Parts: sequence; C-alpha cells; structure tokens
Amino acid sequence: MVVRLADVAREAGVSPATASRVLNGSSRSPAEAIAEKVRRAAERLGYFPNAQAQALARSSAGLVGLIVHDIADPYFSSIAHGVQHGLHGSGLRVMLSSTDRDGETEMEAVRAFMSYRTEGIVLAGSRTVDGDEPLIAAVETYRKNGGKVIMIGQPLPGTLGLSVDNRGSATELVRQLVELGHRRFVILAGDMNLVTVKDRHAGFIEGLDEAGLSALAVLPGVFTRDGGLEVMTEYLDASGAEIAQGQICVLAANDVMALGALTAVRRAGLRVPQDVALAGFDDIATLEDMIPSITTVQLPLDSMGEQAALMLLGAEDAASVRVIDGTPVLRESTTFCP
Amino acid sequence: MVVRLADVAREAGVSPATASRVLNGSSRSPAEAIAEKVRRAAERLGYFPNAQAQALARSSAGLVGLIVHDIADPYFSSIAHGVQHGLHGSGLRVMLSSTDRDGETEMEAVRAFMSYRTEGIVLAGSRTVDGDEPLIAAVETYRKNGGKVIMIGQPLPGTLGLSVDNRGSATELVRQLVELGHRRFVILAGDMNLVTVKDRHAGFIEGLDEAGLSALAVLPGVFTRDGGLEVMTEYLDASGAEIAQGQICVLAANDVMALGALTAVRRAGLRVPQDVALAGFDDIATLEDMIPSITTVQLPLDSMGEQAALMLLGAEDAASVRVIDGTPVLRESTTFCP
DNA sequence: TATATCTTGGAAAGCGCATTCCCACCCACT
DNA sequence: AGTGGGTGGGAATGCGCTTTCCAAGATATA
Repeated sequence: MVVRLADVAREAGVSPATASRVLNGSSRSPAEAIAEKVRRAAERLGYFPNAQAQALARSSAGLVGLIVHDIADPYFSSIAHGVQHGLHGSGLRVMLSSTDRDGETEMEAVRAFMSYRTEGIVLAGSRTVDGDEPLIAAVETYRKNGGKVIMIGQPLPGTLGLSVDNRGSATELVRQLVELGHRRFVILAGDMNLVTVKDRHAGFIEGLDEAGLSALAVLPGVFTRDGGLEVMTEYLDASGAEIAQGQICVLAANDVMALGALTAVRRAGLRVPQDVALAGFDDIATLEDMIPSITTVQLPLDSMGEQAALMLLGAEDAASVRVIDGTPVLRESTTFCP
Repeated sequence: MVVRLADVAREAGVSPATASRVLNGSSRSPAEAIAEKVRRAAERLGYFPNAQAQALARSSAGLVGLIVHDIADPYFSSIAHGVQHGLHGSGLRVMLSSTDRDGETEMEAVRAFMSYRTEGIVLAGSRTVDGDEPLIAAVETYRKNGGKVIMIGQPLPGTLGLSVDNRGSATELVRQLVELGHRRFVILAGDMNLVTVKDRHAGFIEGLDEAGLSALAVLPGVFTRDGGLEVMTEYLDASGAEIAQGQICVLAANDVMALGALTAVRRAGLRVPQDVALAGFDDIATLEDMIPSITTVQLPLDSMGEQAALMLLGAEDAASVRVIDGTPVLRESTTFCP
C-alpha cells in the first residue's frame, strides 16, 4: 500500500541504490538522465521516504527535543517559537514535551528523546534546587550517548546553554527601584525550589541589602499567573495595615505572577502603582498592551530560543555557555508615589 | 557504544526475541524468572530501545504531528497545551511545527510528518479561502496512507475535527452589542484569506444586517497583535471625524488584534470604551488581567486541543466533526457610552 | 504408556533505507 | 595498442528491533 524506495527503483528501471542516491542528498549523484527518470517515477508513485528507516540506516533521526514546563505560558511559548525559528531550514524537526511542571513527565520526555535518538535536546527552565538529580543523571546519560543538551536558564557545569543572569539583573532592578524612591518591598517569590526563582530572589535580597533595606515579606507560591493572584490576594487580606502606611512595591519572580498580582490588587480595590507598585520579570509580549505598563526585566526570549537552536546546530562541542543579561525596564507600574 | 537489545540479551543469556518480549509490551511474556534476568541486564547496561528501529519493525512510530501558525500566539499555544494534555499517558509523542503562517513551511511539515509516519496530525487554523489546494491534496494523500487528520477550525468535508462556529458566534456577539445600544461598528478583519477570518467577518456582517446596520469600515490586515495595532492606528489617523461623532465599536477578528488595537486607541489619546469600544474573539488567557476587561467570544481553547488529541486516539474512523460554539462574553471594553 | 495439546524459548526473516564494495565501462594519455 | 585513472551503476550488507514460525519440553488425555 505504501510506496517504498524499491518500488520507485523498479518503476524507474534502476537499482535501489541509485534511487536512493537520487532522492536523498548522497555524496554521489547519478547522471542527470537517470536522476530525472527516478524523480519522475517517485513523483508518479507518490513516494515518501520512511524517516524511521532512514534514521535507522543513517543512525541519525533528524530530530530535536524541546522540553518546557508549560507551552501555554508565554515565557515558554516564546522560547519555543525561537527554537523553531532557529531550526528552520536545517531539516531538523522538533519533538515537544510540555511537562506541566511534573518531574516525572520531564524524565519520561528525556527517556523518550533518548529512545528517539534526537540529535539534541533543549531544556528550558527545569533546574530545581532540590531533587533534580534524576534529571541530571538522565541528561548525563543522554550526553554520553552522543546527544547534545542545551539548557536555557541555568546550564549544568560542563554543558552548553544559555545562562540567564537572574541574580544580577534582579539586583539591578532593585537598585533602580530604590533610586526611584521605593523603600517598602514585598517579594512575590514563586516556587522557591526552582533555581530561577531562587536566583531572582537572591538578587532581590542583594539589591535590598545594598540599600540597607529588607523585604516586608517574602511570599512563596506557585510560579504561574494563578499562583500570583492567589498569593497576592492572601497577602493583601492579611496586611491591610502595611498597605495603609503607604505605597509598597511588589517584586514578582516573573511576569505572569505579576499579572496575577495586578488583578489581585485591583480586586482588593487598590491602585497600581499608587497603592501597590508592581514589577515582573521576563518581559513577555502581552505586557506591551497593559495599562499601566508593567515594569520588568527584559529577557530576549525569542532570541534565546533561537540561540539555543543554533548552539544545537553548531559544531561547538566544547562546553560553551553564553550569558544572557536581563535589562530592567522601568514603566508606569512602579512610578514612585510618596 | 550504544547498548542494543542484542547486548542485553547476551548479558542476560537469552535470545533477542525473549529480551524483546520482556522489555516491550509483547503479547507473549516469558516466565517471571527469565523476565527478571532480562530486566536486570537492561538496567545494568543502561539500555534504551531505539525508537526508530521499533517504529520500523512495528511499522508504527508513536508520533503525532501538530501544526500551528505561531506557537507564540496564545491561541495556538493554548491549543498545543491541550493537545499535549490529551495525549498524556498515551505513549504518543508530539512533533511540533510552528509555520509562521507560511504555506510552504506548512506543506513541508505535512510532508515531514508523512515521512515520519506519524499516526495522525492535528492541523490548527490553516484553511484559506484561496490557495490551500496543495495543502488539502497533501492532507488527502496523508489520509490515504493511513494517517488520521484532525482539523481544528474548519475540518475538510469527510474528515475528523472540530468545527468552530465562527460565523454563528460572531453574529450572536453583534446581536448582543446592538442590544447594548451600539450602532457604529468598525470591523478589524485580519487576513481575509483565512477561512476563520472570513467566517467571523461574515458573522459580523450578518449580525449587522439583522439590525439593519452596516459597518462604518472593514479593515483587512495581518492576523496578529502588530497587525491590529497597525491597522487601527491607520484608521484612527484617517478617521478623526468619524470618532468625533461619538463612540464607535471595533469588532476585531481575534483577541491579539484587539489588544493591538487597544494600544493603538490609547496611543491616539482616546479612551476604551468611551471613545472606542472594543471586542475580540477567542478569549485568550491574558484577557483576564486587562483593564478594562475585554469583551470577546469565548472558545474553550485548551479543551479543543484536548478533544483533538482524544479524537486522534479514539477509534472513530468515521468522519466525525464536533461543533464548537463560541460564547460571547460582554465585558467593560464594550460598555455603551451614548 | 502412548499420543495429543499447550507452553516457551530461539532462529530467522523481514521492516525500508543508506552505503560500502565491486565491477564494467569509457576516456585519456603514452 | 596498452595501461591507468575516473566514473557510474548494482549487489549485498547492516542499522536495531519485532514477529512469525519451529522445535522441544511440559502437561494432559485416553
């Protein structure tokens, strides 16, 4: 039922070897007359090479794995977009795994990618402070078997990847906010078990330290929009007094949490930035259309995805890590209102 | 270097056949004692099955293709999330292709998925009014070769999929807006070559017709946030007089265009909804945190992705099409201000 | 005890293709 | 005319696994 290379060869009156050489980029290319016959035959029969068979014969599958926490989260979908873009034209296809932040699902994805003999895998934002040894071990196995691993966020020592300077950028953001006049900070931390969160948190603290300040509160929670909404709502419920004393400035561990917090503040009948100033992290695309515009630390998400793809394509076998600096962007949401 | 099944078999002192039966779900399962030996050997050696070889031998690859226009667009990323979710636990892996709205890239993806012998492919929002014959032909070929095709949006006659009632929902939205008091409508149409856009547009027109109205303007453009921004900006520049006469109501073909338009309106120094009321379509997640809240037609995006996945998994060979109705949700952005 | 029926493990034949040899042939040069 | 190099096509092997098909042992039936 399905047309195979051998069928094409027979139809064209040549050997399978020749047909193969014509239809796929071989180093040897048959005479044009023959080639044309083969191409016509393939066309006539509607031949499609079997990628599995090719993969097996070439021992290379033409696949790249991409693991993200949640493809519906703009942070990850931007990165995914960049990866696709960077891979365009390379002939590589991406296998996607959106893990819903579940470690087991993540491991499963790594195992699957190992089985599918993907050329490499891009791992976005997966490092945890505690308990990612299994993941690291799996990744190590994968590398030993010849796969490349590109980590976005915090590369493992000795691997390729993009290292986001979460801590430094966070500190810089706080510096600028202090400069503006802010003194009363609340940290909306997210899941403190994520290295990204930990680093950003550490950066916030460092910035505060420099100014001789300390946070009014550090609120852990889920690293999502709903997490931000929930935690902020609880805080506002419990800390009316705090707010009454004057403007506070909320440092959210990422933009989606900041958006959740924004809504929490509004539901509480408070104003941004007059009562509660608000800063996020990542600069996801949707911030552009928010009123007030939201202060954040800008990360070149799309470009990061693309760079990761290029590192995968590139020949850099050495453990090369590129550092990505975030740029604080002060917008209306953190206007200082004494 | 890489451990093969044969290595495991040798290590365990059994034949490859037996090892295969133990390690992968075969209908025959060897005695427990033997099985245990094999499992231990596999563990010891760090064996990972070669999925390509399995695919070849079984002639089934365990893959599903997903084609979207732009994975960074919340509409598609929500659907992608739903698809992943629906596939979870099925053992199927998804190959993603984000085509950046390029027909050629889309075709390439279909061809690749054909080559990879994916069990099926989910195609989101790809139908065009004009010029998608090649795509349709490719999809047809794919189906003839035994693949399932699930289309989200407008299924082809005779295929599986989710049919979104764009037209009906659009009409209903206009009805409700007219009910509210709106009379002066502008349609922000997007790329009129997309069937989705055409249908929504037709629905808007029908709604207006019913009320004996016609649109002040129909503005085609690119079906993205930037497209919305650009087109709206141009319109506002050109039509100051129109606006001066009183509130207009902009019907955007989707939410991201509406968000772009929102920003255009603000940049022009006008207010939403007092000067320009605004309605979108899709109900993407980020609308939740907008002020003013944005009127839209709610579509269960995540669930749609999941349903598509389930249709793929399901045994429904018959051409079954499920109709998805959109629900107009009136919010602050369309408050009527006489 | 002899024969028929199950089990169970193994041998071997693919799955569809790439690729290494190998051979036949042609051209050029001496 | 003879040799060497070059070119172009085909036979055959192997990629790693699944799955018949077989045979031998175990169990059951008469």
